[in-house]
Amino acid sequence: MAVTMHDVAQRAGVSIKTVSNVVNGYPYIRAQTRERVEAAIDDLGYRVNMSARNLRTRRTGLITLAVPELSLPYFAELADAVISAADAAGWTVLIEQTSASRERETEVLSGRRRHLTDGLIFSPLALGPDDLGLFAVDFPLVLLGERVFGAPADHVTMNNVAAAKAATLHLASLGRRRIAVIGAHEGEQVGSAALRTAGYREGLEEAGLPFVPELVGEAGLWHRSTGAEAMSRMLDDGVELDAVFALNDALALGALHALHAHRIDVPGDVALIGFDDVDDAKYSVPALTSVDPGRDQIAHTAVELLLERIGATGPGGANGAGDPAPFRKVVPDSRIVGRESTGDVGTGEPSRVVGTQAGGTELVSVRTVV
Amino acid sequence: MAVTMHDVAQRAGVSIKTVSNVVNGYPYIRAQTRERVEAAIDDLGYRVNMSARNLRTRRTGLITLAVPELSLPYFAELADAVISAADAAGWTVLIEQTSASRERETEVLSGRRRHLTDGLIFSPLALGPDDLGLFAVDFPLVLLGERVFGAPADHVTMNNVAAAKAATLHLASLGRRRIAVIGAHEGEQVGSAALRTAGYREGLEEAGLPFVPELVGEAGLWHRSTGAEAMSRMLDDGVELDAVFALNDALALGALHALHAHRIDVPGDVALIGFDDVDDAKYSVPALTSVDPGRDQIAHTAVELLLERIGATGPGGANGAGDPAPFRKVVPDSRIVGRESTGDVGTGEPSRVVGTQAGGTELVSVRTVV
DNA sequence: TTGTAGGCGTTATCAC
DNA sequence: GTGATAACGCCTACAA
Repeated sequence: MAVTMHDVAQRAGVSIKTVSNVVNGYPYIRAQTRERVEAAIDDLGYRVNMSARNLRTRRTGLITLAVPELSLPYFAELADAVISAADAAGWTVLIEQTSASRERETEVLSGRRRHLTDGLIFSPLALGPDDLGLFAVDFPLVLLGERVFGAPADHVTMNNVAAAKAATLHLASLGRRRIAVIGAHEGEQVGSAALRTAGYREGLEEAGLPFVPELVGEAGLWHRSTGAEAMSRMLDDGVELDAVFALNDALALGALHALHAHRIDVPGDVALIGFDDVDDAKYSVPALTSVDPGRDQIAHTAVELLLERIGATGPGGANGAGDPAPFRKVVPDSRIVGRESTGDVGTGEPSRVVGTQAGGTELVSVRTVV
Repeated sequence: MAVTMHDVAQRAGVSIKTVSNVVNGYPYIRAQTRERVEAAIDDLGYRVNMSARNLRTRRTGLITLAVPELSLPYFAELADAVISAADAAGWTVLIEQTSASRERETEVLSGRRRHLTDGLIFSPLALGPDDLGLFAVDFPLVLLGERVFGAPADHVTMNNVAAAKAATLHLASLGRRRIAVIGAHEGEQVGSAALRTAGYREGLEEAGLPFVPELVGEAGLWHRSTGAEAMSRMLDDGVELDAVFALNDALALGALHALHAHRIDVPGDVALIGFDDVDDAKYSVPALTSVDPGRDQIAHTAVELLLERIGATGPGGANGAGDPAPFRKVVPDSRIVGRESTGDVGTGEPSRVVGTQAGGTELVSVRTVV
């Protein structure tokens, strides 16, 4: 049925190996031969059979990205970025949704599909520090997020503490003294909420501001609605504040809504900053200042590390049987994207990026490789 | 290196074929034999080599879903649903992002990756009615969306006109007489905007309401910000209205924002309904009533049709060389999900579904198969 | 119920 | 530079 190399070889009057050479860009081929082969390929509409190639090369050219859910904007945008980065390197991404369930997250590491691809980029949400053993796998693995540290795998994470601190200092640098935080998880030690809250406290301290418990708004789920509720609660309680740091953008957008409902001007009366820099942040009114945790760089770095582990220059590349490199931990640059909600720009479009050396904000902009 | 069937066979003291039979669930195997084989599989940690199986069976067990961008919530949620539906049938999905560019959309139909999977679910946004020829491909293809009709492929679309009409009638059934529409594209003949606007006009007519040009708000891009702008414009112009039908949820959420800014109570003064029923609709304040175009069913049906075309009961299933079935067009049920923005529920959570026979709303709830 | 032979389409190894 | 030939690991006959 399908056209094979054999057919092409016959048509071009060469051997099958020559066709293979042409297809794979082997350089030492007479130009004339190549042309003939290429003509035959076009005529016959030949396409390499990936299954056969994969069987032979022991490589699929696919990598897996496992995330909780694509319905969550952060992960959808992360997936977008990972796919694009992989694409640029000639690789294809297969997405696995775990629903943040232990069972499915475990399955990702060992299940049926595991063997469909050459490596895994994994953002766990159910598995935690107690499951370190599960991550000791015998295939290329790059971990994402802040649930698990110290696993025997490469890890790309974000500098939650430093970035949160910078966000807080950014608000302080605008002259704000009563900076609320929304989305805290009281008593929690692990995960984004704990880390970002810690950064908030560090920021206060460095700015010489006191930590005020009533300025801390709890919100279990980080949704718009919970953000709005936490904000409303605080306002209804008569808490005085002139700035809000929301631990993610959904919370921030919800808080923005509540502020409006209370007739509070943003950024005039209250400055607002979020975290994640999701697409929506650009489109709110006023546009939302946010911390870009380096999503694109995270995606890019994760793909890069994984492909390095896979040891290939391309999907068909040779497996360099080199030394097993030590596991690396990479923390991409974060930056504050200044928009209207902190008065950083006058227009409706994002523009000024408050980065490492940007005026008024001292943002730790690390790229740590351990 | 890797464990093969051969190793397992040897260990279990059976032939390779027996191992194959066990692995593939062939029923006629002595229980004892099966146990021995299974034990050997566990001991050795054997996993089928997909590449080899694929080569042999001429099937990959993968399907492609091509969408413009995962960053767009509607497509992220669609992808979520498609992955889940395929997963339930034992298939795996590979996502391709086209950025809505002609080049990439064309490539999806014929490019390098085409041969990585057994079939394609494709939601084009750049290719249009003029490109019908491109869709005449020789592999299983299911089209999504409303850009292309009449292509030689199965097609799952939504009943834009009927659903938009139902949305309009829903507002009318609440006693609203001045129903605005937001997101119109003046002069456009193809695509969602045109179809939904047509449904709006049909709804008005059926409700005995006049079509009033000043109640039509244009919005090129369907974003929150453009929705807010269109709404504000209308309000600032002093247009009187008591209901708004936004052509998608982003527009609706933007409009909601503008209504709030103008101190207009929703749903008290103005009732609001969106389209798409994205996740965010649940979390706005007030929660947004929306038209669920049957996203889950679209995903489900698309997968179903595609697998049918592929002619398989499972990823390894046999290819029924039956008659080439005629191309089908399926229009899943749409339904209105009533929430607070139309006063349909009292709580913060979505609950009542105004469907086919629900009181007050006559919603065409077709499942057309052509 | 289980075993044997052969080939799926490709790439790698070697001659030529 | 190019051409035979042997794997890669599995599944489909068919045979026993």
